[in-house]
Amino acid sequence: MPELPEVETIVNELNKVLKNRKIKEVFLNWDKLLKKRIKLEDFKKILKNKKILKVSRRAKNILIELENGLILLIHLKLTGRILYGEKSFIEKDPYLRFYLVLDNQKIMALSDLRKFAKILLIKKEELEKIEDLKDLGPEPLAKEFTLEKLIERLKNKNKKIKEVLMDQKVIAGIGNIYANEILWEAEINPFKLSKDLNQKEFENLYKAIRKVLSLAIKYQGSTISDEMYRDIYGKEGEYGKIRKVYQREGEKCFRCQSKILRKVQNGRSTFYCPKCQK
DNA sequence: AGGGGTACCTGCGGGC
DNA sequence: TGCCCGCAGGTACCCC
Repeated sequence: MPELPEVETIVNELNKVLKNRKIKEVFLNWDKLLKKRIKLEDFKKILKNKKILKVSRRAKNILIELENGLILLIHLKLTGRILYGEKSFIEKDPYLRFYLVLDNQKIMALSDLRKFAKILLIKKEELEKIEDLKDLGPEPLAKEFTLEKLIERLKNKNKKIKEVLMDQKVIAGIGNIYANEILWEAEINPFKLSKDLNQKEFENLYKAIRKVLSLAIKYQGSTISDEMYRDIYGKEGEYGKIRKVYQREGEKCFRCQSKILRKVQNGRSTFYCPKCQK
């Protein structure tokens, strides 16, 4: 479901409400959520009475840091949602899979229609060593992520640029919506090989990555249909309303009025303007 | 090593 | 109405 801007929004909101709260109770009704081989009873026992220190993000992963050097990692995959609020309200969610009862009686829950989401309990010191995080590329909004770093990572890739943008090992956090939006913004054809981009295109791509992702965070993510992303209070993201290509097949390009096309690429829908993304 | 296909799940909307 | 198909924000794992 969520890409970098959606996870960032969730993490910002969680930080305001979870910091310094204590976990009083744990509920889990979908065994496969827990990826690591840990007994459910042990998992619950470990979390109980632990204080939450802070919440952060790495790529599309939510990292909930607890006392005693523990981190609860949550990946929402396609349809995962984090909810926060009154138990009586949250219990009505038909896709509730996991929740924490906090010491203010509020609930932080994971709802997930398609059951792809996963939860991992790890030690802080092994954070950068675990499979899920060790191969991730740089954060595209970090200060250290310069144009030169982008070029360095893309100039030798003999793969189509859209696939490269979505590869978490190359750059972390970009998924199908924002890969499409970024390439429209940069006026680059999604099927062009990464290594064939010229200097000007790399510059445009770099600017587009920064612009699209930070604007999407400002608009608190994208909600395009009912099943899609919500923030922890159930509110929709506004970026979907100002998106340029994603799921706009057959509609007019906002730059040149040509019809937006859709093609399947790597099993995913690619939307682009055939005229200004040559 | 890296690419392609498929698996993991559920629900919705369109075509017949 | 009802069934079958394609499609959905993501990743992991298999095979070659």
